Amino acid sequence: MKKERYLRSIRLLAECFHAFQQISDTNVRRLGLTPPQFDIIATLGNTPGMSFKELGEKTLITKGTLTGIVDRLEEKGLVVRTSCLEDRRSMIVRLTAQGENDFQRLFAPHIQFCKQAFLSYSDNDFAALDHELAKLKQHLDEALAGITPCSNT
Amino acid sequence: MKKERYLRSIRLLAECFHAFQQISDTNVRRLGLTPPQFDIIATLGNTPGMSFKELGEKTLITKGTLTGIVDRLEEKGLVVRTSCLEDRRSMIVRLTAQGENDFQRLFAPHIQFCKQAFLSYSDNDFAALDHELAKLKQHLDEALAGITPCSNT
DNA sequence: TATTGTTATACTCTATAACTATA
DNA sequence: TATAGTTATAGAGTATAACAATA
Repeated sequence: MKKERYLRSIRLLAECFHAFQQISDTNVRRLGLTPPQFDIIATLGNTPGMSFKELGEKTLITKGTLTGIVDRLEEKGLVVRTSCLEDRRSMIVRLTAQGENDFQRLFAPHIQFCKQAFLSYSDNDFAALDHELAKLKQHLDEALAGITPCSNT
Repeated sequence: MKKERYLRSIRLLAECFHAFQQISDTNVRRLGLTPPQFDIIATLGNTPGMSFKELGEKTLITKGTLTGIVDRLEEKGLVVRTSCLEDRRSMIVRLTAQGENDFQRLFAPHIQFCKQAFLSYSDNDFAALDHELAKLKQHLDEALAGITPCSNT
């Protein structure tokens, strides 16, 4: 099998992401959450809340699974369900005050870690990194759109 | 809370990785494997095999969990356990012929997807992307080394 | 005594599909 | 009829800790 040029780029990308995830998961567990639970907390952070449907689309968690995860977060007092007035089939999930608090506490170690990693980055370094990542993301989204009709049923 | 410059870079990185993972997981399920199972297959691919210890370190899966995952892959006929002659506490895991075959088949859709995304990339584009990612990875690894002593107990 | 891998337990996530209530 | 979310079920991953065999 021929070595394609882009495989190296993908490996690098995966390795970078891995480093962040390692830090994240460690701190998430330390606060008594599972990674999927934190995924929900992080998605709801700094928002007024959103429906199960929207939450499922953003996190790529299917609705049946989502019910269970939100149940556990509600038991912990981190989120609340509210009925949606416009469409009474729909439920709005949002962070409680304690949920907002944990959200901030969980991000702090991340931010600390990132700060260390980026200490020597100049404005130009950031611009160069973001430029390449944004370009990659655009091409990936285009390729994805051509492949997956993407449902959440 | 002040918006730190690097948070935008991290978000971009996560979004790019997400796109790859989405494709990966879809194809992995299609072949009847779970993502952790594929993680093992991918790690063993193109190697002569390795011990549980090494496999656990590379995939970040703890040893108790690893036993179960390897059990299921062995039932499917994709990997085999072999005793290690040098250290009889140790077990070597390696892909069977069928495992190698599935490994290749699973990477094919990935490669196809990536090829689409990178169609318009020139040699210079690749060089620029790799340069930024490699630099990021180096800084991340340094930051990680200063934080986690990193055990797999 | 330390290390490698297995076993045991309890809980969470996951896919899938049937179900209720709205629209 | 379609959609939003829940419930039910069976399987898989996970952390954790105790254990056996070997070093």
